[in-house]
Amino acid sequence: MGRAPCCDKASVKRGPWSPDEDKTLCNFILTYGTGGNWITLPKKAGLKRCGKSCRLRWLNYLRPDIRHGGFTEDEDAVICGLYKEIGSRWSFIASHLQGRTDNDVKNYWNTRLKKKLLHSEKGTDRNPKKTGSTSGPNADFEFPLPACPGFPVHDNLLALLTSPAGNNTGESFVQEFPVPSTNTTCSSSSYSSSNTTNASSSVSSMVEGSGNQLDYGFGFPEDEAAAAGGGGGWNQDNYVNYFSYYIC
DNA sequence: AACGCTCGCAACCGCACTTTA
DNA sequence: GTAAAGTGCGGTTGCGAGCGT
Repeated sequence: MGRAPCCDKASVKRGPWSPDEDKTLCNFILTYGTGGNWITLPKKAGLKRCGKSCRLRWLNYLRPDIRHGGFTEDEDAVICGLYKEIGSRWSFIASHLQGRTDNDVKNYWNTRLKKKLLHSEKGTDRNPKKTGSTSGPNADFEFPLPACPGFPVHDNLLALLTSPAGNNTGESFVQEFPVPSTNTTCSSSSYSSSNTTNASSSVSSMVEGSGNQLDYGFGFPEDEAAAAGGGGGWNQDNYVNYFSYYIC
């Protein structure tokens, strides 16, 4: 059984989008939405484009909340950390960067970050990044963790962010993280040990039904799990809260 | 000024997965 | 249960801008 093409390539326009096409697509989606069907959208909007092309144009370029260029050091750190952990799952990595698309992250990685890290590893980077902590298991693949005032960078978190998935020592750590829809201001006090449970509940409620479930696939040390509820020990909630803070 | 090279980015391709009939 | 349709995603390509010679 062959796969039917999504559109007739002979009758659709290809190549760069014109300002008029952008305007038409933008106006249509802002007025009527996508209707849950990209294939029929170009016809309804009066565009001679493939539905996939429209979807790509909207998601990667026309969406109102898109940011282009100007990646920050913090974003570099998130990209490097997640890439090291899960590989080239760009859409997943992009979902942790406000206003970034998978295509943007992918391009940024392929054109800049990869080379930057290569030079850094070879010691040829003229401006080597200062890492937040270098005590992780992969000190040869260093990246900076952003400073989080009043909230320490725990060595175990660094290990979680930097260790290969094969280094599991406990049961699978499956957790849900929120992907903030807007820039969120987090204060360290909101994540104090006294309201960890509340913060965790909040996190869970924020993502319920949103589909932003995250399975990191790495193990969670049993001794840390045992410390849950036991004073100052770092438990899963702590990591969830910290990482939630970290990515916002 | 002209040419060639490099780099960054937008867009396309094709496969895998999910949903629908 | 199965095939077709629709969607999402990672890899790749092509083009234009910038730069050096």
